[in-house]
Amino acid sequence: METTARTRVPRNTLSAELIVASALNLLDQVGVEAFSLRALAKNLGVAPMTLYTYFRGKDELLDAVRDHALGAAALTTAYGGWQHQIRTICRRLRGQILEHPCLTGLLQQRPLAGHESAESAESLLKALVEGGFNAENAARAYTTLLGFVVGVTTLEVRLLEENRDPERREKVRQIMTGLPPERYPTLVEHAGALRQTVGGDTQFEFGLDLVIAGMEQRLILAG
Amino acid sequence: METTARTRVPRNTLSAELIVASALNLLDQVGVEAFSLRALAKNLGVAPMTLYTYFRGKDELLDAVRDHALGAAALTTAYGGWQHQIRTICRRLRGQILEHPCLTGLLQQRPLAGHESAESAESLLKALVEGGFNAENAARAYTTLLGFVVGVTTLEVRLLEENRDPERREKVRQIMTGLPPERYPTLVEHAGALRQTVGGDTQFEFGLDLVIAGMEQRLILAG
DNA sequence: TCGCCGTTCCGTACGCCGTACGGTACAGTG
DNA sequence: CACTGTACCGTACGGCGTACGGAACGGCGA
Repeated sequence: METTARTRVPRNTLSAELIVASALNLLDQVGVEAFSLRALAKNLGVAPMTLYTYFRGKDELLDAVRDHALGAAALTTAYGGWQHQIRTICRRLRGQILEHPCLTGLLQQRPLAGHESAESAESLLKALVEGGFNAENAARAYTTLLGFVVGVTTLEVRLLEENRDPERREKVRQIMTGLPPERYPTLVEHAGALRQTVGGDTQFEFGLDLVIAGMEQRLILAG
Repeated sequence: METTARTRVPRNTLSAELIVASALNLLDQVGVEAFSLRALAKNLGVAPMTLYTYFRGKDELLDAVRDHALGAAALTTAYGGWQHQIRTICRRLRGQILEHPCLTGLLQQRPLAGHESAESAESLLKALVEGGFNAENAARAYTTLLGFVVGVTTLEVRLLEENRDPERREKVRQIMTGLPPERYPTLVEHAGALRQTVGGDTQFEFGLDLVIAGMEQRLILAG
């Protein structure tokens, strides 16, 4: 991994898939911000410009990584009532983001658009339509679900990162304890609960329950 | 704006507030990715290194911008029942993100932590506690709301950007029309509805209704 | 076997970036 | 008028994405 490639690398030891997989690894380790083609090339034991044989540039590579990382989220089909199907798909989506934290950054700048994400979208929409939503409301519910899952899971990932880094953790603690209680009484009182509850399966399921319960009620009121 | 500062700028024409305001402008125009201290300095008619008199570095400046942009979201207090208060606060938060699209990127890497965001957090938590949620559930509901608002509004901002850029717009259209209908029947059928409904007040209110309805039911079942 | 060619790999270079370091010039104080 | 602290900045370093042209290699027809 560290022996700088002094000699020319043999042909066809590389492939787009291999590059994408290695990029995903690096992205998860260092984050989207610090990721660079040069570092990726070094990891692969290859000159930076070689990557351009397989991708038009950094953007195209990142798109490919996003699709690749998201692809595994849509492996199996969901069964049961529409509520259960939705739960399953959303859980898988969250699981994939947690497994590949760089997805938070990738999805933020490049929302789902490739074939890989189509699988999840299809399943979600299908469950909603089968559940009884008309076209417009199914689309709106889909967007709501997607925004919720990505938004909440992003918060979760950030919190995990914070807790890993003692310095950043201390900084947040100082901000929290430095808040004037007379100005933010509720926030100060619940600061502990906030830090403890954010993240984790329970938090996610709580939100998912809320959204799905709201959907059920909406279905009763008007398809 | 374009005359390169050949002469030394007079003293004290600069201030942290002025820098932050100008940075927010530039960030909204070019996006978090393309933003650079050098470009900001040029806009201000100042040498790049001068910015370091007011901020320790780029990160600290971005934090300040995030707090500044978020600050205006918490100007007035919310009235009415807890549902109405929550609606008001979430709408203001979304409005602020729409007004300053760079917030999507800033919030993604630097979740709310400063005094400015404390105002919103305090109001939201207060409404939830007054509504009857216990400490744990109030915290969970707060995280759900925050994730939902940021997540959905981020999708909205991305769609607006896409629609502004004809090239990117065409690319998305091609992907959508290129999807095999036999594999993604529901998605293909509802593609139009998806593109039309994402974004806009109606979409946001739809999701907000869902979440709040879910909260009301949750309150009935167990505080 | 040899020569050719398309593909894959890469060395170099350019113009950006953030910022460490040290210097310069000015406001305010004595 | 000298002194000092601070606001401003010139220079430079290492790293980035990538345009461009060239080198090396596998495979194929002769």
